[in-house]
Order: sequence, then C-alpha cells, then structure tokens
Amino acid sequence: MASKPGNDKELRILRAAISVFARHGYHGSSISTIAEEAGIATGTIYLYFRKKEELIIALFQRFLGDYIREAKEEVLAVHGAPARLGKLIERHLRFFEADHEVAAVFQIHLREVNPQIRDGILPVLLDYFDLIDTILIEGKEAGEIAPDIDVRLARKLIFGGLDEIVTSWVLSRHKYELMSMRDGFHQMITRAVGARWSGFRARASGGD
Amino acid sequence: MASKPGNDKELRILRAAISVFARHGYHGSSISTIAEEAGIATGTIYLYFRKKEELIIALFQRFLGDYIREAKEEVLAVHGAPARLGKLIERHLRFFEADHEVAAVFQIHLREVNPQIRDGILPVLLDYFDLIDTILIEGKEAGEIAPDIDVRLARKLIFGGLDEIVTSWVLSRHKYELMSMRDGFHQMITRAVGARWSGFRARASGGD
Amino acid sequence: MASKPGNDKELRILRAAISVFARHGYHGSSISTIAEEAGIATGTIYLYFRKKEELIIALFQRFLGDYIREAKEEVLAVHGAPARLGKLIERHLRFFEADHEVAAVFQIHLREVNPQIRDGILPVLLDYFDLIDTILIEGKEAGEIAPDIDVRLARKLIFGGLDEIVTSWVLSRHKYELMSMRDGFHQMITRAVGARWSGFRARASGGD
Amino acid sequence: MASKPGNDKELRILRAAISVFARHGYHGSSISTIAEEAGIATGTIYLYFRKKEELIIALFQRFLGDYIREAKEEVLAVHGAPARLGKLIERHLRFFEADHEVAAVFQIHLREVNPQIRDGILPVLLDYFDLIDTILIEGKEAGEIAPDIDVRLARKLIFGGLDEIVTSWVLSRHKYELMSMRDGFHQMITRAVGARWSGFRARASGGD
DNA sequence: TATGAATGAGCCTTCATTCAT
DNA sequence: GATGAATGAAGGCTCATTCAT
Repeated sequence: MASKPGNDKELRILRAAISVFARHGYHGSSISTIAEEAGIATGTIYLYFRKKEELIIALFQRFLGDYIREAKEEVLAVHGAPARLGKLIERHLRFFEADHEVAAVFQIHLREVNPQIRDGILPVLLDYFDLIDTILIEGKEAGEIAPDIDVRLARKLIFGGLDEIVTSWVLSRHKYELMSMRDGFHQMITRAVGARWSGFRARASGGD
Repeated sequence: MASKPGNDKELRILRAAISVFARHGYHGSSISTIAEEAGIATGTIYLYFRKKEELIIALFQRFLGDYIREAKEEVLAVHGAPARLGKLIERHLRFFEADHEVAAVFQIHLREVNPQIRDGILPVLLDYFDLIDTILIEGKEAGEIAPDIDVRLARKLIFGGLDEIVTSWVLSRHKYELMSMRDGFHQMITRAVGARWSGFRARASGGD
Repeated sequence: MASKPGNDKELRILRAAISVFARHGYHGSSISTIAEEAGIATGTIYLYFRKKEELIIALFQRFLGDYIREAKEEVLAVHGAPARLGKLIERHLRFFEADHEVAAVFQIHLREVNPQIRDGILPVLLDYFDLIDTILIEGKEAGEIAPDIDVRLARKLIFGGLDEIVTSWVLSRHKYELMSMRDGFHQMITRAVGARWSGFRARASGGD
Repeated sequence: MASKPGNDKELRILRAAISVFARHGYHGSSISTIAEEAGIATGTIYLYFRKKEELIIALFQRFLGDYIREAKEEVLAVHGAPARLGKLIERHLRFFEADHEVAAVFQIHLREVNPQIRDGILPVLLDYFDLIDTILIEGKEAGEIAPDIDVRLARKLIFGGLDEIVTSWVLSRHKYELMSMRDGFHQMITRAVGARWSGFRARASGGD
C-alpha cells in the first residue's frame, strides 16, 4: 500500500531512460548511461529489466498505457462522436506537449525497432486504436458519422494525422504550441468522417 | 558503352542495402552483410559511400527522390485539387505496393535515425511536402478547397494518413491490397479539406 | 586490504604493453594482443585507458616519470656539477640497462608518434630537461662550468649523447654493458662544458 | 644520357612521400595519398617500389645517401680534425635547415620502424658514422684529439648531439635559425674530444 | 538487493596490395 | 608502363550482459 521501493526504482530507471533516449536516441544510449542518469549501478537495471528491449516495452506500457487508459475513460465519458473526437485530439496533443522528452522518445527515437519489441508494443497501441474505432463505430450507429466511412481507414487517418502533427512539432523543436493545432485538426477530421452533431441535426431537421 | 559500371555497382549496393535493411533493420544490418548480399567485398562499399549513414541518405535520395520527382510531374499535370489529391494518393500507395522491401525499409526501419541522417533526408521529404502544399494552395486559389483550411495542417493530415496506412499494411505483412484503400482515403481527404469540383461549384454558385 | 586491485591491473596492462611493444612496435601491436599478454579480455583495457594513445602516454608517465623523479632527487642530493653530471649519466644508463624491454620501447618504438601523443609525453621529458638545465645553471653560478656555455645547447648535447648511446646499445642487442660507457661519456661531457671541480678551481685559482 | 623518365617519376614519388609524411607521419599516410600528391595513379607507385617499406628505405638512400656522400667529400677535403668537425656540423645543420619537410620526416616521422626497414636504413647511417669515425681516428693519429678518447663513444656524442639539436628545432617549429647552434656546438665538441688545432699547437708549442 | 568490474562478440572503417584493362 | 577499381584482412573501440562480492 505504501510505495513499493522496487516499483520506485523501476520508475526511476524508466524516467532516466526517457531522458537519455531523448538526448541520444535508443541506439545511441547505453545501459550504463541510463544507470548513471538513474543514479544506480549498471547491473541494477538488469534486476528490473532482463534486456534492453524490455526497457522499451516497459516504457510503452507504462507511459503510453497510462495515458491511453486515462484517455479512454475521459473520452468515452463524453457523448457524441464529434465531441469525443475533440476530446481525443485534445488529450493526445496535451499528452505530448506536457513532456518534451516523452514526445521526442515516442515520436522519434523508438520508431525503428526489431520485431520482438514490436510485439511488446503492439498491444498498447491496439488499445488506442480500439478507442478510436469505438468512437467511430458508435458514431456511425448514432448516425453522427457518415455510414460509408470505413472505420479502420478513418482511424488510420486520425491516428496518422495526429502522429504526423506531433512529430513535426518535435522536429521543429517545439517552435509553436502543439495545442494550437487542435481546432483546425478537429474540424478537418469531423468533415472527413462526415460527422454531424446528432442533437443539432435532430433539432435542425425539426424531426426524428 | 552505354552502361556505366560505377553506377551499376552503386545501384547494386543500394538494392542490397534495401534488401538487408528490410530483413534486419538499419541498426541490425552490417556493412559486411550488405556487401555479401551485393556480391562484392566489404571495402568496395566504401568506394561508393563514405559512411554507413550515407547509404541511407542515398537510399532516400535515390528511391524516394525519383518517386517524388515523378509524382510531382504527374500530379501537377492533372487539373483540379480533388483530382490532384486522387493522383497523389494513388501514386503514393502504388509506389509502396510495388516493392515490399522498399516499403518495409522506409516505413519501419529508417524511422529512428541520428540528426546527421535526418539532415540528409529532410530535403527529399520537404520536396514531397511542397508538392502537397502546392496542391492545397492552388486549390484554395481556385476555390476548390475551403478557404479556412490551414495548408500545413492539412498537409500533415494527408501525409500522416498515407504514412499510417502504408505502415499498417507493412506490419500486416501485406494481408490486403494497399490500393484498395485509395478511394476511401481520397473521399475522406476531399471532405476534410472541403474540396469541391470547381465545375460543380460553378453550377452550384449559379443556382444557389 | 593493502593491494588495490585496480592499480594492480593497470600495472599489468602497462607491463604487457611494454612487452608487446618491445617485440612488435607500437603500430605493430594490437590492443587484443596486449590484452592477451596481460591475461585479460580486450575490452578490459578500455576500462583503464580510453584510447590506445593513452596507453603510451601512461607508459611514459609511469615508467619515465618515476625514473625522472628519482633521478632528480638523487642527482640534486649530490653537490658539484661534475659529480651531478656523473650521477645523472649513471642513473640514465642504469635505468635502461635494468630493463631491456623498457629500453627497446622508449628508444626505438615510441619515436614516431602523432602530435596528440607527443603532447602527453612532452611534460615528462621537459622535467628531465629541467633537471639537466638546473645542473648546468647552478654549475655556472658556482663557477664549475664555463661561463660561455649555452645551457640549452649543452643540455641537448648531454641528452642527445645519452640517447644515442642507449639506442646504439639496444640496436646492438645489448652486446656490451651499457654502464661501461659511463666514465668515458662523463669525461667528454665535463670537458665539453668546461667543468672544473670547484675544489680544484679553488686551489687552482689560489695558485695560478 | 637525357633524363630517364623512369627515374624522374621515381623522384616525384619520393618527393611526394616526403611531403605527405611531413604532414601526416608515416603511419598516417596512405600510398593513395602519396600517389595523389605525386599526380599519378595508386598502382603506379608499385611499379617503382614493391612495398610501402621500400619507399622509406629509398627515401633514406636517396636523400640522406646523397647528403652523406657530399658531406664526406667536403669534410675530408678539409684538413685537421677541428676544422673537419666544424665542417661536418655546418653541413649537418645546413642540410636539415634547407628543407623543413625533409627535416620533419627524418627527425620525427621515420623513427619508429620495423626491423626490415631498419636493415635497409642502417647501411646509410653506417656510412655517416664511418665519416665521423674517420675524422676522429685521423685526428687522434695527428695528435689533434685526446688519445684517451673512445672513438665510437665520441661519435655517439657528436651524432646524438646533432640529432637532438635538429629534433628540438623541428619540434619548436623552426622558431630559431638552426645554424645559430653551430659555433656553440662546435666548441663543446672540440672541448669534449680534447681537440687542438695541430697547426696552432705546433706553432704555439714552438715545435712539432 | 545492489554493485561495477569484466567479458568478448561484433562492427565500422582503413589501406596495402593486386590485376584486368 | 599506367591506371584505379576492387579486394579482404585487420584493428580500434563499444556495449549488452554477466557474476563474484
């Protein structure tokens, strides 16, 4: 119930890894450097992670996993596909804008990755994809999204677009506020999927 | 007389690099392996590329550069933003579908790179971004694209969406035809940017 | 408790380096060979020396540095320039005669070095030059050395002569006893610098 | 009778080698770089020298050999050991002062050398040692040099002293005129070997 | 748990040398 | 003789991983 010292050290290692990866990239960072950054001995890392690859997987599960769980809860609490999409976009951009190191690591440095790592990462991402898919599917059912929309394709547009926006922002060295992209992007996405506010549409059409 | 032996060998090396990178990734591939794949001695590679990094940069410039030049010509030959976007999407998907190894390398394996490599790659990508921007800008001037569209943001949506589609397809191990995404994606993009066929708009504006 | 294992291993590496350099020269010796000679793994050398170049510099500082400190103390404990020169010559020859491998390395194998190495070595040598200069300067002040002697030039004669003697001896494969050169060389040097025993001079000046 | 083109090219290669060695050292210079400097193809060097090592040997034989032959003739044309020593010293210093690149190469860059090279170089040096020995032996016979002088030891003092003077001058980046060392050095050497001008002594002593 | 010295496989890169033209 | 592309062995150095303490 109190803080587990093991978990604490594990987190310290992960934070150190984020910081070192952000500066030198995954392949340019050594376990020793991460240990030094975490203020522990090199060997200690291996008490928490069996291989360097497991560090990345844990990074994804811990940082992205937490974000995705929160995002899912918050997004699904809202009603209506357009609002949900807006909330998703806002959370996505806010997550990365909140921590430049995390943004650099996930957008730039952990992209080339061997199959083993990918297998560890994929479930986390699939959760996120599921969330987007859910928004779209329920939106279609509610008539808020055009019926001819291919959900998986639309999800790729949404995720790919967000991903590209964040990546550009990182590469620009955060020259502008990431959040300033929110409304424009939301508008494009809602148009793309033919989204209509169901309440509004109901009132506007005067019937249904 | 016609064949330049130097160019021939350079191309052989690049093809071998693509093939080896596709299987083992950039950091997992050694120069010796690439040389072996190309059927030459290790040192020979250094007669054509001064560092391993230059190999990737050359890969981008050669393969993507050629594609982008062709795409630009072909896309701009078409008239009207919606048609141009359609052509762009078609060419993009066709390019990657044509060569699974090239797709794997560009979508998966060359994503984490050090700043030096990125500096060599960026100009090629910027050319592509320019092409998309041109379509959008000229489309706005022609009234084919909604005037409130932020060109750079829309470009990120288009590029990011395409990129994600290709990446998913590669990770799915080409389970479906990439080209089958074309029409659905084109439709979403045209909606997203509020694209109208100028001919249609002419009629519409005449009647409304 | 008393033995520092780190220092011990560092010394083992240096001894191994001396031995390997003596046989194959600096450029002809690989780090792996030195490690093998020291009975350790290749990478271990890099825990003690960051580059191959640092190995040589450490060699100089450790072996010559120690010798020079001892020589300085012992030489300056003696009084009178002629006796001091005698002591210097004796120590110099004794030092190299004591260890044929050290002699070979310093006289033959570490002569062509790049500027970086030279910068690391120079301070050690300058200490030695200082010692000789001190003998000469104090000798001049005491009237034991001819006043028209250029100290730096005389030092070059002394050091150059000693150096050549040792080099010849090494190249002759130690065919004769190095120490047998001592008296003849001492005599020539004292003549060269017009050295007079101050006691003698006292008598001489009293009578002449 | 006319210039042999083969010899001409051989000399061009040797000059190029001197120049490149002076800048990058022996081990830092590649055959290709020397070829480039000489304005010929890499392979061409191998038509004149079978191995890189032979280049050095030829360098010694050509440059030092020529100098030594001239020095021998000129020195022995003079009479009296003191004058001969003076001439030797003058020629030695003048030779190196005349060409900074040659000086750098012979004093600094060709010092660490494997046994094969040394075997090729030694004969050239032995010729020089012979010249010095001849001066001393004939000087002893003429009563111009102290009879207790060990000729080989004195030769080492002379050669070693000169060598050190030139090396210091090269390392100082030619901050002073090498020739300015001549008289001081000559004086010390004549004192060291107890040299007396036989003519002067004859006159001074009033007899023969 | 924690340490950090030690390991040794592996990789990029250089370059003397060869040889087909 | 001349060329210069090609060779491939060799070496410095890094770093993930282990293990005795």
